[in-house]
Amino acid sequence: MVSDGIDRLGFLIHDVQRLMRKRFEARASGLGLSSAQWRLLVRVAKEAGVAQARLAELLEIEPISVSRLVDRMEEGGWIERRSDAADRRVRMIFPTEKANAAYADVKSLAGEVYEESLSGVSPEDRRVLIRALDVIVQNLTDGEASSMEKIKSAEGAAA
Amino acid sequence: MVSDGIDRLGFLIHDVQRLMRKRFEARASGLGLSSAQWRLLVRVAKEAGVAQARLAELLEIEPISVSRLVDRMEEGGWIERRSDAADRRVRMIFPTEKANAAYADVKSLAGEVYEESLSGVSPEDRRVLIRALDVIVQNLTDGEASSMEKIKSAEGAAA
DNA sequence: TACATATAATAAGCGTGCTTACTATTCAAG
DNA sequence: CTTGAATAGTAAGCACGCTTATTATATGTA
Repeated sequence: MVSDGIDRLGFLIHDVQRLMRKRFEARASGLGLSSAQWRLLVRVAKEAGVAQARLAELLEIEPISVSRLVDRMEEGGWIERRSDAADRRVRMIFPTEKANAAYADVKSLAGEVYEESLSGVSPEDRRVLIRALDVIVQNLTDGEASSMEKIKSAEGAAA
Repeated sequence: MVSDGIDRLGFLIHDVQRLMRKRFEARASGLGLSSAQWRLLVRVAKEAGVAQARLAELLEIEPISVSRLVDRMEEGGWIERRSDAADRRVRMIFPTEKANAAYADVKSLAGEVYEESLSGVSPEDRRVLIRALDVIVQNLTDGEASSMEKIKSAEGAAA
């Protein structure tokens, strides 16, 4: 119970997240896309015209975080804000041609990073890993997030 | 190969890290310790008088990040900077009494968060999870970090 | 119609990471 | 000893998350 490593779980997850983000951004630096921007772009590519509030739900971050992320991505020429004639509060987000062109490249790049990360991990262990991470997300989402209409995070997160 | 979930690895790790950090900080908010501060405190508690540069190595973050983290923790009364008579460039970091008093509490609190996270994950799967995460850290550390004198991240990271 | 409430987006300001550039100090040659 | 490289720490400024508060617009109800 002492040396099972569970007491390192937080440190491990933290390290893995940081290292994967760094490696992704090192690879994608030529494109000028950060990993946060890439996450957002995945959603926008699948659902052009989505409102910022909906993006915040999908990405499970706060609307204000979306707002500033979208600011920078608009500056970078990745996405475009358009007003919604039906609801003038809403800003609809569209990918630019530049974004559509980069999409496939960055997707395969992400795949490369995942493969490098998992080098030496058996297919069985990979399945266990993914399943365990899914369970953790479930455990930490239910009962703290307070919103019952929780987005199924597994839904369309492929990338 | 398409539905094994590997293509969600980055999103999953990112979500798990964010959710665990949020839950930890919700629990520890009464103490005024963030998760980054807690990570640093663990090291300082085990190695009182450690230099900031060494902390940066141990935490695998940049010295400037340590500098500002230590600024805030000194303000919060968690740690104390003292000059090293032998090398006047060095600032030695010591935990305060307040930090030592809080240590056990926060440690058990972290354990609670880990247990909540892993609810429903079998002991075998937990072992696989930890092992897989260790392998990923290894894979992403070697060959990109460029520094050969890499700190064994498993060494004393217990918490 | 008019008022109260809810929702979409943003502003301000903070924490934690980064890169780049700087000062102070130490150490290794010469 | 002096010079030059390396090391410890920090400053400035950016990205991306947050909380709290504000503005504009929709919507529900008296």
